[in-house]
Amino acid sequence: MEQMARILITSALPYINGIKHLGNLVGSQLPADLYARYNRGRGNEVLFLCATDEHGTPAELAATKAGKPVAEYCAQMHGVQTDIANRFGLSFDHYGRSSSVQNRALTQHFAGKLEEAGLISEVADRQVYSNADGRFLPDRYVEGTCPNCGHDKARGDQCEECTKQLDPTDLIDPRSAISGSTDLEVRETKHLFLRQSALRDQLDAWIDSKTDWPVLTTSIAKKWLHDGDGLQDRGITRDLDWGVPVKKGDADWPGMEGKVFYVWFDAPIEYIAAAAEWAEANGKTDADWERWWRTDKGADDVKYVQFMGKDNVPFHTLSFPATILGSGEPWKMVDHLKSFNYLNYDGGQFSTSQGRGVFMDQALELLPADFWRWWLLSHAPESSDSEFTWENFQQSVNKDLADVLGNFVSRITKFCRSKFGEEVPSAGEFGEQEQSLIADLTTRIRAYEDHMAAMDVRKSAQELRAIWVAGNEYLQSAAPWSVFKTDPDKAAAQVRLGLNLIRLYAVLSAPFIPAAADSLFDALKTDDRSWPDDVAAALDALKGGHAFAVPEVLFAKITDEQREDWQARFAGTRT
RNA sequence: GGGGGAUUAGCUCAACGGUUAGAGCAGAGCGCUCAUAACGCUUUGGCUGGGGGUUCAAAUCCCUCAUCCCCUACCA
Repeated sequence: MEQMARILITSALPYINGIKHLGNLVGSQLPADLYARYNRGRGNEVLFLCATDEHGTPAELAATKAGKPVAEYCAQMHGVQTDIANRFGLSFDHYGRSSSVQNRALTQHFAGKLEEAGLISEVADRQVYSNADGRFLPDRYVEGTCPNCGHDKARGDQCEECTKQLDPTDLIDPRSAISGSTDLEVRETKHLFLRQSALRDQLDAWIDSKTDWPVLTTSIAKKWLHDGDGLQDRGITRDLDWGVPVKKGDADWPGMEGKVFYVWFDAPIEYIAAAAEWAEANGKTDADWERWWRTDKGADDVKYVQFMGKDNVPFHTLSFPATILGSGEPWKMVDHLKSFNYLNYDGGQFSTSQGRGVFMDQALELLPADFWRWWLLSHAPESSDSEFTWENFQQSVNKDLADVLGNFVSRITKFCRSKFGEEVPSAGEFGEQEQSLIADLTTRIRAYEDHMAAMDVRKSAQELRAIWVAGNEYLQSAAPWSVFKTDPDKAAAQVRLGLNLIRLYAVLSAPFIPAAADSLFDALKTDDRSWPDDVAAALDALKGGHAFAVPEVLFAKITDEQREDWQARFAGTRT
């Protein structure tokens, strides 16, 4: 027997502010879930973690808008996101929060270690302060007239009209984007910087060791490492209330009172903290989570895989590794980084800020999660941006799920019920045709495993579909409805194989469509979810005499009326 | 401005220097009647975005133009 692997999986952390759209989902959480479910199905030990990213200015502003204290707002939104994640079948072992006490402690711990290592510098900076808002304004929240093109809604970091990079002090007639107040002043403030420049060679060597990463990933990292003056130091603190207070471990940090760590410093640390939260929530010890994260405490044999959208790559290849390497402590670092391009919506982009596209909660109002899971994964934007259209969605889902898989289940179970009753028929033996099918399926299942192991999501979906098709091909050529008239025993064996195929399909398909797989196991009245290492044995799992029930329609087809209705309903922006 | 990615059949995508560029869907024809008008078989679709180059050989490598997307360090 091959040894059971241990696999740590994290999905990029969704920001707490609002409900995510399908483009966000397919870029991180959903493929991460596919991989987690697959590895559990193969009997590997999996720890699958995600969390909400809760700190930062947008959360504060959203809370203000909702008329709530920010902590309360975040707690509520975390509940909303957890509920939707559950309903989408996202099988996190723990869905944490970057505002947790564990993350607070770990973030402060890392900062302390980095300081001890001489990797933190203190830099005096000048920043815009809004008297009316009573706060410092991030560059993006200062608006004014662009000195370059005269556009009157230029932001402090960049003018969207002429794309010129700006400093907030460049703006003519600057005002707060939050309140509109022009009562602004430039104040001196001190911030901590992570001396990434001092870690450049270490990071460079680490990236070089990742020879199996996509060029897309390493080239981005290399560019940041080497372009211009090379990797730049980065501010890791902010003048805000909402965040992890700046401390060196447990100790105060003189001069940094009232400041918090910048979200991009504390958010990735939550990957680790989520494991600590998981341990606490499940009555486990520190050792139980440290064996996933500390290479000196048992994490040496862990394979760590991160899933994220392409916009997140620089932070996962450089910023977070800099934090870990700089600490000098033996933390587990990422082994494989799977990044995705963007899913577009009907000729444009999905947009959270504009409410364009379909959001997770809305999707579930229309159809069960498996419909979305299948379409999104089988069309995952792996090599380039991909496109969601309602026509494509309707066609793909109807054909693949309703016709190819759903109808297969229906035809075999109903035929069996009418000729042999609702139990697996015992008579007859498998012949040449059945052996040929087993050989074909064995080849295909091994290919499916290879694609899944490589995280080739689309190819996995294609292979799975081909496995479903093989069942229909077999039935068509075996034709038990004809054979039954002259040789009922042979027809019985064919039907027995067909029923066993349904169980096989449930096992193989569960990572993609877990709810439908559960329905199939229920209908077959079996709990045998063992992986088909031996296909012939797997197709002999349900013996003659085993009772089953003809299941309800597994996937109802999307009608043209529904599609047109949804197309119209989601043509504009979210209300 | 700089860097990265993409452009292949009507649609969604594969082929990553080597037969005649492949699948699925859509379209056409035939078969089957167990089944969610489902399934199976056959089949029509391509100057691989435009132009130039390297090579015995280019969708693939190089240059250039066009269009779209991402990053560019205070959005997260």
